[in-house]
Amino acid sequence: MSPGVSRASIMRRQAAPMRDDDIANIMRALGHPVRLEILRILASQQGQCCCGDVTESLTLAQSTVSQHIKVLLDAGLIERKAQGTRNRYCISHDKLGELNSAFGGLLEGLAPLVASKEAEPA
Amino acid sequence: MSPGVSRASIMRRQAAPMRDDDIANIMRALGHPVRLEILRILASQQGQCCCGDVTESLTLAQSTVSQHIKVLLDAGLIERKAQGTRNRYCISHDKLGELNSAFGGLLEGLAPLVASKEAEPA
DNA sequence: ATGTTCCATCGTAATCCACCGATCAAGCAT
DNA sequence: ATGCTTGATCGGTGGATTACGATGGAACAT
Repeated sequence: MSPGVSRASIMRRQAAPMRDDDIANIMRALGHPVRLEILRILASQQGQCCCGDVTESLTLAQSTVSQHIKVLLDAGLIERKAQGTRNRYCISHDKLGELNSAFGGLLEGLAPLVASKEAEPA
Repeated sequence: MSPGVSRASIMRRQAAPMRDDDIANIMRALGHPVRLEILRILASQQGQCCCGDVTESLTLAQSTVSQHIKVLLDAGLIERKAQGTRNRYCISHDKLGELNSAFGGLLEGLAPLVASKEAEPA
């Protein structure tokens, strides 16, 4: 009873299952529209993005943007690599994968039917 | 190049695509371990759960629990149905479905490869 | 050394959040 | 009506977040 590969199957693969605290932390990091926007900006400029670039597209002070970036950094959602005089940021695909798994697991725990909706196209 | 049915396919089905604000709101609601726990409690006692029950398993004051419940309620993640002298709470599977879609869409926007990892088992 | 650019960090104000005890309305008894 | 239970909401406190401008250190130039 599982035609496609569902959320469930993605789940068991990463090492640590992620505790509620970790999940909550990441969720909180995702819990601000500006940070979602920052993530999208980073995603669109794959690996080529520094704080200034982000700031330019955001009508917010540089310090504020830097702070938001720090939140994402602390949550592990993005990575920093210093390069010369500036810092480049990029999305952590590893973490995103982990998150994907954890989130799938969470949903599954809450509502199995929802998490594997593929099986039930109605 | 897409054997199973991926996150992507789940996505296009709900009506409203959910704005960043909405997503952020829900994420923030999920951004506290106690609220995750409450959701799990509700899930385990399908539809039979009132505030007092939740409070009993949580070493927190009733008012605090009620407040957490309100956050989940406002985010649309759970539903209240008054019943006599008490209120029953249950998980909103509809909202969870929406969330699943929105989250999948978000991840896909951030990292297509991650969102549809099924195709790439390595 | 002097200057420039980039940006993390500090200091600060306003707002929000998490928690609590206390209160109060609603339902159901008696 | 009187009382009991349930739970939403109020008021308050302490700590976190969000925003800003200002500071300062690092990397590169000159």
